[in-house]
Amino acid sequence: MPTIRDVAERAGVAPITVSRVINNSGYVSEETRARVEAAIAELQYVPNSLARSLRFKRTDTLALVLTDITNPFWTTVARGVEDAASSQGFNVILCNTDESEGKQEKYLNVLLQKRVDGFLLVPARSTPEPIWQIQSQGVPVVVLDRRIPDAQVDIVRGDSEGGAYELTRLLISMGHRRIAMLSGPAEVSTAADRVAGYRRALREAGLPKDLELAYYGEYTQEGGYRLAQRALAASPPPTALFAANNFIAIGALRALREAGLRVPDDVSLVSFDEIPPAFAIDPFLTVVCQPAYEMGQEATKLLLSRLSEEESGEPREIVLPVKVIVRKSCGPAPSKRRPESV
Amino acid sequence: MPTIRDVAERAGVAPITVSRVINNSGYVSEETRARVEAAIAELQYVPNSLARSLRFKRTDTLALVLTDITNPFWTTVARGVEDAASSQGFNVILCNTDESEGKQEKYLNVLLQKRVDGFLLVPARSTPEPIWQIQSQGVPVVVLDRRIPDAQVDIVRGDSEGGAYELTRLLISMGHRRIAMLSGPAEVSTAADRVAGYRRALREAGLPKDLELAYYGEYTQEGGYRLAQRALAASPPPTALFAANNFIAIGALRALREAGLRVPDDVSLVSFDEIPPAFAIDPFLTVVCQPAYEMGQEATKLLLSRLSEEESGEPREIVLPVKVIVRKSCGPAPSKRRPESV
DNA sequence: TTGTATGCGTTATCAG
DNA sequence: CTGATAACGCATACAA
Repeated sequence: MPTIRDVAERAGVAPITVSRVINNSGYVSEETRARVEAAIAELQYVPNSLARSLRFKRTDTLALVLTDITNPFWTTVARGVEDAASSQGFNVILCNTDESEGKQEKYLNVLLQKRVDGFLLVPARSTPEPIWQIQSQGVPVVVLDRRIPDAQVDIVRGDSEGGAYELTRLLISMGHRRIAMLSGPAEVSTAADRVAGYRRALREAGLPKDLELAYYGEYTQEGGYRLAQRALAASPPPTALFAANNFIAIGALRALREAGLRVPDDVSLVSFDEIPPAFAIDPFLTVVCQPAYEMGQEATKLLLSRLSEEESGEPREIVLPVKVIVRKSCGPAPSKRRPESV
Repeated sequence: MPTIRDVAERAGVAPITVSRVINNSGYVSEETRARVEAAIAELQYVPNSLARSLRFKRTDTLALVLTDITNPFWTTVARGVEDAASSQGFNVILCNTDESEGKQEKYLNVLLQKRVDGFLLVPARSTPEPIWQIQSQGVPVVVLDRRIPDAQVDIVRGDSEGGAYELTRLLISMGHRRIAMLSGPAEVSTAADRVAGYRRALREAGLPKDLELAYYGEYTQEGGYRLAQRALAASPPPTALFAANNFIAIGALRALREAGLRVPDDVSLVSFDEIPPAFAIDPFLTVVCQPAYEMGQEATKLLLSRLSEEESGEPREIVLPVKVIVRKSCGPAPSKRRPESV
């Protein structure tokens, strides 16, 4: 693999001149520039960004560490990050932790060694240590989606509490009283926040405390499947299910089908996050839609601003508004449903 | 950010000694080792892998460039790659081209500049140029999934032709004669191979040429949706649809639903590649299952062997066997279906 | 067992 | 406009 020196020799100039041609820095006569460019082409020279980064102390690379690349919500976020980053000349390294703390730790170490310029992190757990680890190296981090107690850090997230509140109100306004919340891991802030919004709506409506039916599980379709089974086993069963994310909803739908229950005729089903048509869900669900692409963009902009303007201002928390999208998956609560049931 | 020199000073030794401690190379007395390790901990020293790679001329990093990260087939392949690579101490950088030649070119350039040790590439197009570009830099490549004419390169792929042949035979044995093949882009080898296998089965069964119903489109659910619509518009319509990949199948299923056709009662539907339960497809499809995880593993092993043993043997082509999994999405061909139709 | 000199490929600085 | 020198952080070869 040829180096800048090989190119220089071939063009009969000094290495630094080649550097100037490549980076369009400093003065180079048209004539030498042409000679150098010819040499570059002939040798198929590819600059070594390792050496470059070593000098610059900059890699022009951001790390995006997230928890579940198979979830379209996150692929959409990733697209937002990718677009915002590359528009500013930054590359993105994508890492998938699968919600595993071990994998996350491994990736953070590797990425710190590779000297990425900044981190966009969806923390696998709500502990501040990983944040501290990054910050102790003087590398900026923006946390995505999840609040981390005790960490002084920028964060960009959706309005989980507000969205859950709105959606629960909608269900209540349709006459539902027994609404089961199928939530994620209790220690993840989005799960807690969504339950909180759900509870607020119930209380405001004056519903008794024993109608607060919150179940905690995993943010996966398998988790949703089991959560729905648990919720449906109650007596009397709920008339509506509120899935705390899209994968839980898909799992819940499967459980409903197996139980012979139709949506929305027998049970209403709503959820957080869109479910793209690729997932072939029928019926399409009423959801709280988070601006995933914008979340990626905003977080990246914030991170890049931290990078450029040495702006060491207070940590910011950006809460993006969410939007309820009503579709046919929820209907009025049947007043006397399946009276013989369970 | 502290360097190896800072650590050395703090421990009262030379930088090289710190290096020896970190890499467990050469002799270091227990005493100095302890002092150095203490210094490393106190300073929270993180080795700079850029400098390291610059010396070693090795990054211990592989690039995995694929076409559609949202497709579970590819995420499974990626998992196989990741596992095989990290078991040998290699990191993986994952890049998603979205089937776009432009993005692919951009990524290849960046990755070459970053001096990754090798490439695992799912080519966006069947042209040899990208392969040549990589090979001209002396960097090993293994192509995944797709044959590239005119390129001397290692390849690991599934038996598209054979799988399509088997599955088509199954349909024929169930009495189907009008079988529409909903394929991918004609210029992608997997699409062509699957059509070839399909044709071979038809001919062997002695079916006339006008029953070779091959449609070409995109490997996406949107593509599948349109392909199915085109196929169903024929008169008489097909009794079975063969989707050339899982996303095409999902799209086709949507088109079938909209047309009021049930699977398998009205039309049989089969496809290449598994569709994980997360996609909530009902009914589960009869498929040709490719060993995705193993494909990732095998390709990585091959690539690593090229890396270590300077093994410049002939390019190898590894064709992995596929397996037909029969489920309820295909049934006997109705002898006189919807006689009034269209 | 530990240290010195040197170079990996690139660019900033300063001189010509 | 162009070039010599030095330095980025680390590890190999060779001394001590």
